Amino acid sequence: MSKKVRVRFAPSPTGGLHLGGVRTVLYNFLFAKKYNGEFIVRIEDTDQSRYVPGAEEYIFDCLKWCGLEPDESVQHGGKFGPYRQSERKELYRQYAEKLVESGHAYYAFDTTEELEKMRLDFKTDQNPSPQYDHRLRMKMRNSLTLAADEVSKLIKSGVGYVIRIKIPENETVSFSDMIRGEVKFETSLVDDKVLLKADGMPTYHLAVVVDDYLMKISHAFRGEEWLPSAPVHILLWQYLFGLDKMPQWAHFPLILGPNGKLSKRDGAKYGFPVFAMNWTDPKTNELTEGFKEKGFLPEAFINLLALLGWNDGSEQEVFSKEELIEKFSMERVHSGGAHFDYEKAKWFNHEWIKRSDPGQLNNEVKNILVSNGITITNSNLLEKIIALVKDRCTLLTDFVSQASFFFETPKNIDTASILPKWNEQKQLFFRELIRTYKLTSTWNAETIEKALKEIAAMHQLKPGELMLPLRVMLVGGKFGPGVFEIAELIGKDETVSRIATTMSLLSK
RNA sequence: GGCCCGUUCGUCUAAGGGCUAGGACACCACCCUUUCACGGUGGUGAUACGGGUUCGAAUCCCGUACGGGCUACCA
Repeated sequence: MSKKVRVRFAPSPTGGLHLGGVRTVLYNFLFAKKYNGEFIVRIEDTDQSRYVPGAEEYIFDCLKWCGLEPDESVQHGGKFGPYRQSERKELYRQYAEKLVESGHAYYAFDTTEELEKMRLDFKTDQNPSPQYDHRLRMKMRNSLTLAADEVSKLIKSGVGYVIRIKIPENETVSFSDMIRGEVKFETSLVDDKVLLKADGMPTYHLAVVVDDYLMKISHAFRGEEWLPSAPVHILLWQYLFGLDKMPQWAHFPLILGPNGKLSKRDGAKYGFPVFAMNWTDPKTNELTEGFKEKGFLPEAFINLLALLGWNDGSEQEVFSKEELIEKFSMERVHSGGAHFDYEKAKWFNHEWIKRSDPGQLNNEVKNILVSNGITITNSNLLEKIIALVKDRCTLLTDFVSQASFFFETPKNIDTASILPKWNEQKQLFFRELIRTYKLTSTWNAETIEKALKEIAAMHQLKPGELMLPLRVMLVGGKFGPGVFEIAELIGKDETVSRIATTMSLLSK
């Protein structure tokens, strides 16, 4: 790398941060870190009418949770600020005017109605959506068709106008995409995109080029949906700063839902999250679920996202962030879109929970249990419980069902699964078990098991017949880790009390 | 309609001209398990289609089909 690697992510604060967005951040981040470069986040709040309060903060919260903190941003500072587009407004105008002066852009005065009329008038079966391009620009009201004095009069009068790029005819522009290789476009087929809007704000096309230049971006990665506007950006680079200054580009494939493009609605429809964290749209009050709240570990989340469109060529699938940084390469990012599969996503999370140290999980699990109304006083005990049950938890929220019976007596006892085989003999056995347990001085899994087996033998019962009833008595149902470990952790008194409680339920 | 991108098991993918197209998720079976899981073993299952080039094609080229994106004073 000849110059320092600087990459940027440019979210628009219009709500949420979906899977594709997070993956774009992730790949940017991994690439920057791999080459000891800088990862910059600038905010695309170019359109005030679409700006959603709280969305900007939400985006940074998500980045923080994912462990993808920027080196430079509104929140983190940096030498190339401001990082919010609305605060750079005047900057863009200068460049737009410069383009007008050099003849590569022009003022356009067409109103929304006039544009609509144009699209209607020139619409044919062959051309359902006519473009404001070299074929039509001379038929519109702009500084190419109006006399110079009329143009300056119009501008002074304060009527709204935009600045459009004047796309040349019959030129071929191309660039080398790091993922796709050479991509070519015929300029005659590109329309005269608006660069500066009537409200004085830039469009993405102008802003991205100006900011990438001023912020010294060396590599620019974005979603595939931007590929068609690449020729506009190439031309802007050529006219404004020189093609040799243009960053290296890569366009990522789209993330698709079960039926085509992944949408917010898919989440509600198929029951999986599509945002990093819960997002409630303040305008509609609509909640879109997040991976965090659904019970995902951030490590698993970025792992599964990284593997959705990239792999290192080996059969390894579970990668830590550090491994991803080390092994990531843009060349190995796929060019084809990938369907998101929630089952596989859950598998990644399960792997991460299984591999995590109980101590690392402690806080997360505690928070989840507490928010489910469970009081936890002994963090040592919690850690032992986590070690015992984590293999059977796919999501962090599974700890609620897998661990709460350690802390509180089960409310519902599945007596139905004991009753069919319940009899006098077993009743006598459990009465004696209670008596024995009460007198036991050493309380651990081995002594608990030993006592049960001895009494079972005396009553001529097979231990196997007693395990299920005992399990249900202690945990409430047919699930959970080894019964004797459970008994050890909940303690002697609680074990005895739970057996007694269920006994009385059974004799009703 | 035009332009651009893409197409290997249901899904994520490996194989960059050369052994029976490999792995993972999901699914099924068996083993392990005094519950439910974990784990282990095995199984079903793919190169979109048609032409080339080549001794040899999933791989290179062309066409067709299909999918996706763009075609806004949205990003």
